[in-house]
Formats: sequence, C-alpha cells, structure tokens
Amino acid sequence: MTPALDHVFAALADPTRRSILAMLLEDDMAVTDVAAPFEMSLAAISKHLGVLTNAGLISQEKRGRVKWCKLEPDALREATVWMQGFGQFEPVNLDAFERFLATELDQD
Amino acid sequence: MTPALDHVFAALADPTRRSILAMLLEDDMAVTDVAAPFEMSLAAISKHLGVLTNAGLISQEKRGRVKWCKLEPDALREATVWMQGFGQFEPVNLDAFERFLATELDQD
DNA sequence: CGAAACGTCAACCAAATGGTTGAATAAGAA
DNA sequence: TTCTTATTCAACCATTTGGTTGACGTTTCG
Repeated sequence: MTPALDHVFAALADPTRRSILAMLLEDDMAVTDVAAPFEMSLAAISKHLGVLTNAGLISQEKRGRVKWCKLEPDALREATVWMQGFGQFEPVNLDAFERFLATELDQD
Repeated sequence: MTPALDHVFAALADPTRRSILAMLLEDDMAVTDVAAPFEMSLAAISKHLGVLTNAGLISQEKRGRVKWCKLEPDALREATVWMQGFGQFEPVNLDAFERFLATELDQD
C-alpha cells in the first residue's frame, strides 16, 4: 500500500539528496551546478536526481542543452500527512488537545 | 551531517515497518504479536524491529520472556521539522501567509 | 525436571543501492 | 564543420537490504 511513500522516504534517506533538495529550495538549478559542491562524479549526481524525480520530489525540464531541476514540494505533503498521524502523541499537540477540551468545557 | 535523519527516513521507507509503527500507535505490543499479521518469518520481523529501534522510532523492553515494543514518536519530530522547511512553498501555507498579510493590512 | 513459548543469532541468498569510469548523445559556439 | 559543454548510458564493483532456514539461549508452565 502507498508505494509512493516508499519512494519519497527512500529518497529522503540519503544526505546527498537532502542537500540537493535544500539547494533547490533557493532556486532552480542546472544539473552541472547541482553537482558542483559535491566531491562525486556528475554521473552519480545524475543518478541521485533520477531518484528524486522518480519520487516526485523534483521535476526536470530540458531547455536547450541544459536540464533544469525544480523542487516539487507537493510530494512531501503525503509523507508529512502520514507522519502527522503520529504527532498526536507529541507533547505540543497534547497541549493543544487539552486547550481544545478546556474550550469545550467553557461552552457548557 | 544529521546521520539520525538517514536512519529515520530509511526506516520509514519500508511498508512493513510503517505498518508496524501504525500498529504500535494503538498500543504497546510483544514481538510475536507484532509479527502475527505479516506473512513473513518472526526473524524477519525481529530485524525490522531492530531497524526501527536503531532509528529511535521505537524502544524495546524485556519483561519476563516477553519483549515489549513501544512507539517513540520523538524521533519523528526531527524529521518533521526538516520536512517543514519545505512546507513554506506549499500552497496551503502560502494561503495562510496571504491571510496573514490580509490581516496585517486590515489593521492599517 | 522436561516441554513449550519467546525471541535472537548465524549463515546464506537475491536484489537493490551508491559509487566509479569511459563511451555516447545532443546542443551551442567558433 | 569542428570543438566544447551538458548530460546520460552501460558496464562494473562493493556494500547494504530484506528475506529465508535452522540452531540456540531464556523463561515459564505442567
């Protein structure tokens, strides 16, 4: 079930790929420019970009001989929603729930 | 950097492990009971529980001959915080930002 | 004590992952 | 056309992953 989550979380599990996403948060970039800060071959970065694309986390569009990489934050939403299912047990949300209960009591 | 995120996201990338977390959301469980719904050996589930423990997503405590598994939602918080860095570009939050701006304008 | 239940360990296996290098393709620039 | 830049492809390699099976240590129960 939900194989999309498999790909999204697997893609996020690699620090190089998370760094790439952080870079794309600033602006769209060409593949060569994405690869520049890493001590790794261009082919390796190309593979990482393939994984991110396959997970739907980025999109790639070729204009001329340059392939532009663009962040697609929508893919993170499903994953975030899934994780928030566990958030109800975090103190901050328990506090919110208690405030909600207090509000309910006030209306009696 | 942040090797903890590596382990958390890698642990979440497997559907069996996500199912286990969802089960533990309801209640603490013994290893054998965790394994029951899966068509997979007990040893395989034991390994999955090891991965989840290593990621800090669950804890295991042995009482008698039974080992109890407990959800540890705190480990998800760091991952959630990381992901929220990308949330600012999601439409839903842009909408919230626009409403905020509108409120600011109303006060002028 | 002896038997059964709980869980892990060790060895093994196939497939996936993350990297390399070198050749190939495609598009601009000279 | 020729050269250079941009990117991928193909083959290869080492390591990790997700599963199996069978033996093993513990704890409880009869």
